Amino acid sequence: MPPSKIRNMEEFATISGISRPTLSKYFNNPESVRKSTRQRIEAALKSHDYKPNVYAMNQNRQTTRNIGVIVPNLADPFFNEIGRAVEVACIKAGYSPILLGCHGKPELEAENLESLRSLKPAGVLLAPFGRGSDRKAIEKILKEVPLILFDANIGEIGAEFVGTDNLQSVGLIVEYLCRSGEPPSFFEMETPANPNASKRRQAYLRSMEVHGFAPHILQVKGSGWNFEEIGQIEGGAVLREGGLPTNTVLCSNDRLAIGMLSAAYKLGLKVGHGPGCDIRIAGHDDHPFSRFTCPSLTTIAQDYAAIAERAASSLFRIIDTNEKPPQRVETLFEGKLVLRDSA
Amino acid sequence: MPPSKIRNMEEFATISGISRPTLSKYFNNPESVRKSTRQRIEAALKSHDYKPNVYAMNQNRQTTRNIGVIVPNLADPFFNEIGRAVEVACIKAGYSPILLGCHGKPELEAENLESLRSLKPAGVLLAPFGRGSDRKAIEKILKEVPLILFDANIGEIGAEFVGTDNLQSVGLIVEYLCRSGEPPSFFEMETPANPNASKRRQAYLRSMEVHGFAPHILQVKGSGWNFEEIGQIEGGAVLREGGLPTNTVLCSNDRLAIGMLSAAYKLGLKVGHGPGCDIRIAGHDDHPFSRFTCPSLTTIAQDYAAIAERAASSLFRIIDTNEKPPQRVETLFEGKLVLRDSA
DNA sequence: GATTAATATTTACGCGCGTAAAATTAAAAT
DNA sequence: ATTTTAATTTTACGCGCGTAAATATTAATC
Repeated sequence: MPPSKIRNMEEFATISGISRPTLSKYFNNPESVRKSTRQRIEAALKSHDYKPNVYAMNQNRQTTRNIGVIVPNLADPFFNEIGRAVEVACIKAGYSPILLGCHGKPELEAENLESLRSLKPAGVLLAPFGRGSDRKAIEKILKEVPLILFDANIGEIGAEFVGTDNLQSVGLIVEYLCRSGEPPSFFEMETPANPNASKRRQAYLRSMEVHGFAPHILQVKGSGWNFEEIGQIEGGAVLREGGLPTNTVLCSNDRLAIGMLSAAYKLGLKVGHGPGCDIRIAGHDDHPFSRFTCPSLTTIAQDYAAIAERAASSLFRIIDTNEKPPQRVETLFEGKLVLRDSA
Repeated sequence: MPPSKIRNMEEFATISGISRPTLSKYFNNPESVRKSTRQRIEAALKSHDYKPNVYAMNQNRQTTRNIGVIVPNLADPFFNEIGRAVEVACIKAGYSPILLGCHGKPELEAENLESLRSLKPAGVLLAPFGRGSDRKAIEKILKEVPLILFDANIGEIGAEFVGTDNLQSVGLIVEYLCRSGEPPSFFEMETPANPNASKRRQAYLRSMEVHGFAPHILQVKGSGWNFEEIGQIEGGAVLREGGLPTNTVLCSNDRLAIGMLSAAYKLGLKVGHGPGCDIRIAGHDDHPFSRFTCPSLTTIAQDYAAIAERAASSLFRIIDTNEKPPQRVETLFEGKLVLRDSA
C-alpha cells in the first residue's frame, strides 16, 4: 500500500481503469463481476489501499450487510462463546456482525435493539432475557428486519427459535444421577431471568416422575446475574440447614453450582461421587470454569456451535430469499453429559 | 411515538416547525441550541419518533462521535469489565463507543483496528496484546486519530498509557506474603503475551531483594490464553514434583492461580494460611471468580474503574482541544491487596 | 464468423445530512 | 427604546456511493 491516497471510488475507478458502477458491484459482492475484472480490481486494490466509505455505502441502500447480534451478557462465558460463534458464522457468510452485550441489564436490550435499528441491519440474532425482555422493543425491530431468537425462547416472537432441548438434556443428567446414586434435588433461583430455568425445572419434574422418585425443588431468593454469589450464599444456607432429602443436587446452571461448590468447600463438605463424599453437585451448561472448580463439575454441555450455526444460517436464508418461513420453527439441539468429579 | 413515520430531517423540520440546520445542530449537540428551541424539538421528538440516519450523518462529516475501544479478549472478565467501564465513560461524554474484542488473537487486533479506521472514529482506546500486537497497524490508525493505550503498555506508542503500577501492586503482595509467612516463589508462563507479566516478574525480583530473600521464579511452558489450563497442568506438575523452595506461590495472574488451585485440590493439598495448610497461593487482578475459588483467592485488585475513567477522559481532552500533549504520559494507578483464604 | 448471452461502461439522478454564508429574528444589555 | 449580541432561518452546495437505464463491449455458443 504505497502512499497513494485515494479519496473516493471515482478516483479509484480512474486509477484502476474500471468504471465506478462496476466497482460498486464488486464491493457489494465480489462474485458478481467477471473473474478477469475481479482480478484487475484486486490487483489495483493491492497497490492502492482504497476502502469504500461505509457511511456512504449504507446511506442510500435499502439493505445493508450488517447483522445485529445481541446477547444478555458478554461477561458470561457461555454467551461470549456463542456470540463469538455467531459472529464467525456471519463473517463467513459475507456479513458484518455487530455483537452487542447487555451487561445483564434488560433495559440495555431495548437500547441495543434501538441502536441496531438505526444501523439498518439486514437481520438480527437475539438471545433475549426472556421475562425481562421488552417485548415491544423486539416487535418494533421485527417489523423492519427478520429476527431469530436463540438460547432463550419467547413465545411466538421472531421467525425461528434455536436452542438446547432442556427436556432432553436435563433428562439425561437426572437419569445419570438417579442411576449412579441418590436422586437429585433441583436448585434454582426463585425468579429466574432466563426462560430456560423454568424449562429445566419442568424437565426435572418430569424426569423424576419417569424414574419414580419424589421431586424436591429448592427455590432460593435472588435475582440478577450474580449467580455464583447466590449459589454461594443461598446454596450454603441450604447445605448448612440440611434442607436436602438426598445427598445429590442438580443446579439450574453451572454458575449457581460454582457458588454452591464454594459454599460446600467452606463448610468442609466433601463433594463428589467417591467414597467418603458428603454430597454430589451437578450443573448445566459446561461453563468454561467447570473444569477448574474443586472438584471439577459434572454438567451438561450445550452444543452452542450448532446453535450458533443454525441460527445464523436460518437468518441468512430468510434474508437471501426475502421470505419468512410460513410457520415459526423451533430447533432444539441435544445436550451432552459431561462427567467429572462433582457428581 | 404514534404511527407518524418521518423519513428524514427535512420532514421532521416541517412538522416540528424548526429549520433543518438548527435540527442538525441540535442532534450534534443539544446544548448548542437555545433552551426554548431545545424544548420545542424534544417535545416534537416525543410525539414523532424520528432519528437521524447515522450513515448520512457521518458520511459528510470530518469527525464522528465514535470512539473505538479494543480489548484483547472480552471473554476474560477483567477486560470485559474494563471495556464496559470505558464504554460507560464514552456514553457519559456523549460519544458512541464501539467495543471490540480480539478473542485472544493478536491478528484480530489488527483487523479490528482496520475496521475501526473505516468507521472514522474520533479516537481509539486500545488495550494491546503487547508482544503480539501489530505495531504497524497501530501506527497506521495513529496517523489518523488520537489513540491511548491502557492496561498494557507498548513503548512510545500513542498519546498516553494508563494502567496499574505493577511495581507497587506486586510489591504490596510480596510484602504481605513475606511478612505473614514464607517468602513466595513467582509462577508464570514462559512466554507471556502480556507485557504486564514481565513487569510483574521484575517487580517480584526487586521486592524480594528489598526484603532480603532469594527470589525463585517458576517459568512453565504455555502460550495462548488458556491460563487456567496451564496453571492446572504445569502448576500441578510443580506441586507434584516439589519444585518449591517455600510453601508460598505468587502467580502472575489470577487465572493461573485458579488453575493451580484446581491442581492443588486434585493433589489433596490444603491451600491456605491457617494451621494444617500445605501451601499458600496468591494471584493478581482480583478476577470475578477469585471470590468463589476453593479456597477463595488472595490477590491484588486493579483499579480498573480509575484506569477506564482516566483513559477515556484523556482521550476526550485530546479530541476536544485537538492537540496532543507535548509529551507522552504514563499514568499508573495503585493496586489494592485483597486478603482472602488462599494466602 | 455470426448470433446470443453475459458483463461492463456511460450517463444521470438521488439519498439524508453536514455545513457555510447571508439574511432575519429574538434575546440581552445598555 | 435602542444597540449589541446571540440564535435561527433561508438558501444552496457537496459528500461518496447506490442504482437505474441505455449503450457498448466481451465472452460463449453454435
